[in-house]
Amino acid sequence: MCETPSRERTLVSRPYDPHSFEEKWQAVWEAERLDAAVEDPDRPKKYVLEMFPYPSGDIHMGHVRNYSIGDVVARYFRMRGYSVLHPIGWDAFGLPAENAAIKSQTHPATWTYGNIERQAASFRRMGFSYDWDRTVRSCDVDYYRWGQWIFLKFWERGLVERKKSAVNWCPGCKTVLANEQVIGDGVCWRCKSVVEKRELEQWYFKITEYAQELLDDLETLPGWPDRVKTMQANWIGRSEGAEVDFTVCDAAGEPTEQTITVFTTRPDTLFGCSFFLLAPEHPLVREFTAGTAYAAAVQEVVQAASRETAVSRTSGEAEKLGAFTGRYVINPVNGEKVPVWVSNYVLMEYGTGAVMAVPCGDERDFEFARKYGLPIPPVVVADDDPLLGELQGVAERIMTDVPWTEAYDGPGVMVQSGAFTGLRGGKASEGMRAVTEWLAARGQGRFAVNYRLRDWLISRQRYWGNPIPVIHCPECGLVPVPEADLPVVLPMDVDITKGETLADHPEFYNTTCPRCGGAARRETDTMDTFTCSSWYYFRYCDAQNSSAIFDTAKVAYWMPVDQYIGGIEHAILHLLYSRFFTKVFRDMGLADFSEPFTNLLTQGMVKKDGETMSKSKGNVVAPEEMVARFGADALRVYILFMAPPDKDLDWSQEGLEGIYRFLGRLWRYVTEVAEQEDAATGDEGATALRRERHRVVGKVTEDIERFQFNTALSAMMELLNAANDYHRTAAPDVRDTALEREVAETLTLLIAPYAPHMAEELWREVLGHRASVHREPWPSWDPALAQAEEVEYAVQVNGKVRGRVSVPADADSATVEAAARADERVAEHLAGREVTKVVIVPGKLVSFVVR
RNA sequence: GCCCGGGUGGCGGAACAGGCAGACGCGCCGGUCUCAAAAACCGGUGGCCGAAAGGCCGUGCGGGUUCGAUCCCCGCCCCGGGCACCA
Repeated sequence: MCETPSRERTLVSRPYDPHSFEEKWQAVWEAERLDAAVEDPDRPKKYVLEMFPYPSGDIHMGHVRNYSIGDVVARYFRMRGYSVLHPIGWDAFGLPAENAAIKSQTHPATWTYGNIERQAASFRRMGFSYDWDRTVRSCDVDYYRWGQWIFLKFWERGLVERKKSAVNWCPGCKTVLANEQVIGDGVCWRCKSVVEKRELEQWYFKITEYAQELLDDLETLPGWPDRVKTMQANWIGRSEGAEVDFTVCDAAGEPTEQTITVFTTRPDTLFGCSFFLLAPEHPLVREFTAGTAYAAAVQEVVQAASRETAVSRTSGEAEKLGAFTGRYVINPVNGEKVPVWVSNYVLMEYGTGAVMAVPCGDERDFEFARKYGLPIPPVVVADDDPLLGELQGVAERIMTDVPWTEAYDGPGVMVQSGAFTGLRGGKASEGMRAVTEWLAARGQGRFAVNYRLRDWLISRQRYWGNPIPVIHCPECGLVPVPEADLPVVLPMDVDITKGETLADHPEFYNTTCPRCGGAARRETDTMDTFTCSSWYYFRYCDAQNSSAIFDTAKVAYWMPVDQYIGGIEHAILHLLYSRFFTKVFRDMGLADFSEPFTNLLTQGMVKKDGETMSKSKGNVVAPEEMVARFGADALRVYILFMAPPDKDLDWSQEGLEGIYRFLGRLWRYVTEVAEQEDAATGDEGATALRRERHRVVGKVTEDIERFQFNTALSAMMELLNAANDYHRTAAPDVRDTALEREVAETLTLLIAPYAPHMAEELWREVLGHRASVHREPWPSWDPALAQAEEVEYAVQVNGKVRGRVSVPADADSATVEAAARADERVAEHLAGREVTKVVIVPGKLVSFVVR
């Protein structure tokens, strides 16, 4: 701001016309490499990142919002003197490319790269300040080869597994899905088809090995929204309890050597176990019932369960079905024989697929017991339950049913529980610990923790993805591709329009075993695209490295990401997978931190008339059209002004026009001030304007720091309004033109992160500076100058505002009170009454309590 | 059912820490300029009563704490999201 404005400006006052300069500056900035990230050990760094976009081609308002937020943050930090990394790239593998290819008879690569070009052009047109040299595209072999390398490293660490189990099959995408990718009422996250269950052999990453750490470390993320952390914690679903071993009896009812282990969170209720359940898919079901009189009824339950899976879960609870297997197991705490049933409400996927049923304490067991007439002996009774009078201190079982209409799972007194009778029962109770310790001492049980989180199924039966680098050898079994043989290149000559995948491509899958040299077959599944997006932010730190995944020193400089911005829809999916990858990278020595994203901002959706914009609804507002009419700056400012970033935003054309007018007013003010002759200095109004200038700079700074871009912009509007009022009302011979110029420059600097093109045009062409506004330091402010010398106090009498008085800012409370009492209206309300209390809030208000 | 958010003028939203509710913008109304309109600029704009001064009411509903509650507590209603037979 100390530069001498150049006097040979040719541009005289002209109206705001964004089209005359926006693209000009975009070209200049790129030529000047204004936004290149530079590792500077002498400066603090900020890594600002928005979520990896899928190259769908057209940009939509959601993109505009996501990337505008990130751009303001990146530009602001640059002006604050940080070394900033703000990269972009494309999550370029995935199914839509295949679908589009089939539809338009083109290759997925053609479609994808074409879309990337179009989208990059749109991003450039929006003026987003990326370091384009760091662009990564996940379908480039230079990128995905490192994804294969990661697979091999995970393999070495025992984090890769191939196993057969019931998996989610999406009939729409014709591939399997990970659990996280089945959302809502059992539908595919991408195409919303109802997902089916299939028994298949698939590849997994063992994310469950990190379940505890993924849960615990949520507490190290104060910069994440609680909502996201809660969702992840629920997804991981840790429960504490015990494993209990039940001895299996043979068909004749005699004990055998065999045991079945169950997981329970309530070992204190073991004395209330009146039956035992197996999941329909449990392998023992067949063993127990084959050839017996029970087989038919049991088979009916098994069949019914296999029909209902996945689909019938959609609404409410499924009907509980069960059948007795004819077998018994022995309850280790009391030696009692308990009948084994099969029921559809027991899940094979959770715990051991077997459950001890305690109907008095578990609602599902209660319902089942009532339906099939099984006993419900009470064992944990609430302190105010009338039953307690009868059962308190009774160790033997004297009661096998309860007068209840539902199970009781709260805390209470243990009854009918042998040696444990009288202890406190309930979740995390002394009774639970005592029973578990007793079992552990006999080797019939132990403390245990269970998670809802399942291993991550990463194989996909699709073409357009990263090939899994494994070879199936008939002699050696599963053999990983040697590191030296990477990359396994995705062949381009697959005829996708015929629906071919790698499994239809003998030139790809016919190979030799790297171990024995014999004929072998390549794995033809590709990896889940979420594996690509789980580490791209590492690659940005060293995007062009051809000899290693990245230089760890560069990662140490830039990572972790200081501010991550993206949609809430990835609360579990991408954000959980990325946390997992980061922890494994740390254990591999590639990173010295445990969490990739220090601060997370989840932005809201952009809607139209309360509905999500979609082509099928025909309510899409195209960003390109708005840019063509109002310019990129107006669109950026509008979308940041209309709502706080984490809330949904409803599109309003009038709102955008209002912002365009605001930018026009700002433009006019700065151009008028820039052109006026220097004149007199100072009058009463100048002091107020100067104060407003300092107040607003402070306010805008605070607001950006807490992502309140809407109120930051409001404050700028306030300053502009004040500046315009002054400009209009102050007499020309006393108007402080130096101050006006300072205000004009301040406003230009403050708006620069939001409206970068206009700010640059004003700064360089109108205000006459040589260097870019985006290289200027952020304006400073003096809180003392922002302070008014007079402060207005509201005066309340019995809680109602009865007057306002102005007093000097440094007045003591006695002075303030006296001024308040002196106010005419206040005096009226105080007249003839007794003041019992006076409260003075400095700088704000005086409150009289009267009787 | 459980767990998170949220409910403020005609609309989007503001009030950061219990202290003047409605900043800023949109819309609307009135005015200036114009032959006229648009644009631009200026002024007004929570509701009710009142000529005005002023008064009363008002942040989903009902209670409570407090000199004072959009904010804290208790009990509800509605909207959005997540999870949902997880033993």
